[in-house]
Amino acid sequence: MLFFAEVILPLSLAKTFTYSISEAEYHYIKKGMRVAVPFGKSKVYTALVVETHQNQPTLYDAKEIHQILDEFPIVTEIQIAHWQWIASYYMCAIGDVYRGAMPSALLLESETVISQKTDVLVDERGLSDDEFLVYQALQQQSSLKVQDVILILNKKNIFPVIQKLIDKNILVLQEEVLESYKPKLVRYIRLHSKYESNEGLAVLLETLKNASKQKEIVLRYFQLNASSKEPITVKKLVEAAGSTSAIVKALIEKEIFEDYYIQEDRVNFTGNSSRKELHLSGAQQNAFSEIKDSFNQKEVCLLHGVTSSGKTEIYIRLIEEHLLTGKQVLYLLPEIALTTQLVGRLRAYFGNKVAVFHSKYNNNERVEVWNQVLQYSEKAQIVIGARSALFLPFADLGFVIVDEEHEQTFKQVDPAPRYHARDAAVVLANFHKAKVLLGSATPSIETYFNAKSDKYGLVEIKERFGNVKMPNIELVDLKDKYFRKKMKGHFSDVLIEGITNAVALGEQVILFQNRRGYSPVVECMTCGHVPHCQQCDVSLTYHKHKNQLRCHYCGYSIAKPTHCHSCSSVDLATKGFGTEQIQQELTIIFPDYKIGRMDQDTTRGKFGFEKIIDNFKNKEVDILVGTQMLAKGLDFDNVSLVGIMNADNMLYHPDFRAFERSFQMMTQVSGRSGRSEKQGKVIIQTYNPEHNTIQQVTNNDYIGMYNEQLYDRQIYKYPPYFRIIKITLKHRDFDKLKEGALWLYQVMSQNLNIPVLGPEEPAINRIRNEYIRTIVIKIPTNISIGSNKNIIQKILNSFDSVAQYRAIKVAINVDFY
DNA sequence: AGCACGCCGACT
DNA sequence: GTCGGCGTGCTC
Repeated sequence: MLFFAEVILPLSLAKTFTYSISEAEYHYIKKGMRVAVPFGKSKVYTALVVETHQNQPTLYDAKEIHQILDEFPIVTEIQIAHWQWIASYYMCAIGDVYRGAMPSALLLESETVISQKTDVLVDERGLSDDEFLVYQALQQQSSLKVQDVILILNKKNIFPVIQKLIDKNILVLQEEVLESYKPKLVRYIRLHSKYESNEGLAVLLETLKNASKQKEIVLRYFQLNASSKEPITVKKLVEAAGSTSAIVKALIEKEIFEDYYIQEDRVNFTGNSSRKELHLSGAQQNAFSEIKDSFNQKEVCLLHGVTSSGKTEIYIRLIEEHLLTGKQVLYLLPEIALTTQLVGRLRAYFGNKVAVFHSKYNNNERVEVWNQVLQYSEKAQIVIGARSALFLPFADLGFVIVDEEHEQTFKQVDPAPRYHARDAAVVLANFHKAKVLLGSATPSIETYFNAKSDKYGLVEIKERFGNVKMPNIELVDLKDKYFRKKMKGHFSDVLIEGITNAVALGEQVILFQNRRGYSPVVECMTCGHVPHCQQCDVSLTYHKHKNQLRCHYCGYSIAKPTHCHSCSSVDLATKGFGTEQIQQELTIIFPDYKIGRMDQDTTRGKFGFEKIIDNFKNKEVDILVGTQMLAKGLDFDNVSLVGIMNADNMLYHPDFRAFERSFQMMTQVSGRSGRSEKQGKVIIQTYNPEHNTIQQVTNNDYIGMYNEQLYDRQIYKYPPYFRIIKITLKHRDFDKLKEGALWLYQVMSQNLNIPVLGPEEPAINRIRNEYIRTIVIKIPTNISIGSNKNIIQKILNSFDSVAQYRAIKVAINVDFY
């Protein structure tokens, strides 16, 4: 009898692969366990078993698995089903989903290690230059990795050299798989068992009468032991006795103490949950019961509450109720940066039941959360995380919250799987028969449409918490202000007056400019030349602080030129403006106040974001200038004025969501203003004060925005009436790409009975030396998406079998945002 | 994604 | 003539 396992490999391959296993292994292996398998010539990968069976493959000999890595499944059957849904819906390989979903510490692959053969006499004269270099390097260090050899020889193809050295009997190759998850072990100390009796202490003190330091530490140990029943760590004992670990070591050698290790969770919260009673306002209480009613009929409910309506308190109450059922709760947030604030608030209520999972966590921490969720541990009953938390092995999920549901960061763009965490969460919840709450002050058009068409429940809160009024929004017409010379730099007289009044009262100000850097471009005033990136089709952005020009697409940077590279003129000017320039202008207009800046450049590093937020909260900064990062659900209670420097550059993005996004962003930023009793103020500077979207923001007219956009979406064939699939093609050869894109477009439009657009050259048509073309397919929501995707997939397969096009890279983005 | 095989241009 | 470049195909 022969036995086989179907496995998924963590590679961009759509198929599963079949490996042979023994009968004993067949009875041991379960779906969701990992196995190490050889794949290709020499590599070993961590594969995931999705099936065991006895159907021998006819076309090839199945290889044997290397070893079984788990004692029990670490991936649940629901997860596998959910991943398969993601692969099929988002048109990517199941291997992509597997690789993206697992913490990398659980997905080890082998690495080729090169070392010298022992006991072999080497004739150095018989070696070529390259061979000698490798040989010499091995005299310094015992082993080399492939990457090391590439660096040593400074060339790509090193295998011939290595092969020759192997033939000359000098080298050996090994494939090493390193266990990368290391449990954190803490060293504890206890009295050796022979002193445990009552006479023990006396005997002990007698032995140590001439060793005062040692005696001191032993006495301290007894003290600690008496005062608390907890085990004593070596660290704690040394600190308490003011001693050193050398003395502890001496006592261990004398067999007076013995040490032992306990595995400890890295992710540990120590602190008390205050469990203070939560008092919901009338509006909150109503929303709370409406949501519960809605869950009786529908699986998904949208909570549409204006900014600072107190949605978080409602979430907390709902979580509280769901915890009583013993099920797990998943709380998805758009941005890691927001977790710190929220985790603090939730831990105040739920203490150690809150676990956090996001990409800034290191590998070991992620594995620990994974295991806690898998084992249904109390410590991970509530999981807060960014979109990847969706892939955790929930044993029994009862409730999912997607906060700031409209945020586009929920959609992963690159690499595959290009999934939308909100939509994938709804599907996941469905597998678990769990309820989903989507929350936002500015819901996405799609979600609101689903709510209005009765697919989702809809609960609204129209007033802010604690009767705070909605901010008063004032529009400033920039055209008029420039004409009347009422501008100082990028600041209108109205905005300067507003800031002056606010800071004079000790209140804080937020200024929003959706562009980082100092000013976007440096332009030659003589010939009009603008420096461009060498690898991408974009002009370079000027960053004054570092005095350099930088490409925001590939990171390429050069020092700021002193003269034009085209005509050598020294007359260079900067055009447009960014956060850095706003900050600088402010320091001149308001020299007596502290000005901070928050954008991608200032929030680097693990706690960069938190530092800026804390500084602002502690009122060490009076005026904070920032990009859209500011729009993301942060609570400040002393901000009385929000200024939007220029509303227009958001409005005119060539994108069907430009108006929706502008509305969301401006409404969200405005929402930061006025949190306590005083009504907040918002000043929006724009060239188009009469623009519909700007008017809708000013009047807080979400419904008006929704109806207008919905109308446009229907006419121009966009979501929620059509699903958009964007295909991106990339290649270094412009003509080859152009030809391939046209071929693909023609075959698509001939075989699909739905709108196919393109092939379009995007506004930025070259990134990192690759040219880009896009094709957009629109599938009406009322016809089958599955059959169309099948046809698309078939066309892509035939594209791949045309030799001259195969080298063109193809990326498919379903529900592209 | 690797990694080997095979075909073609730049050197000894 | 050979070395080393990259395009092509396959991996259970």
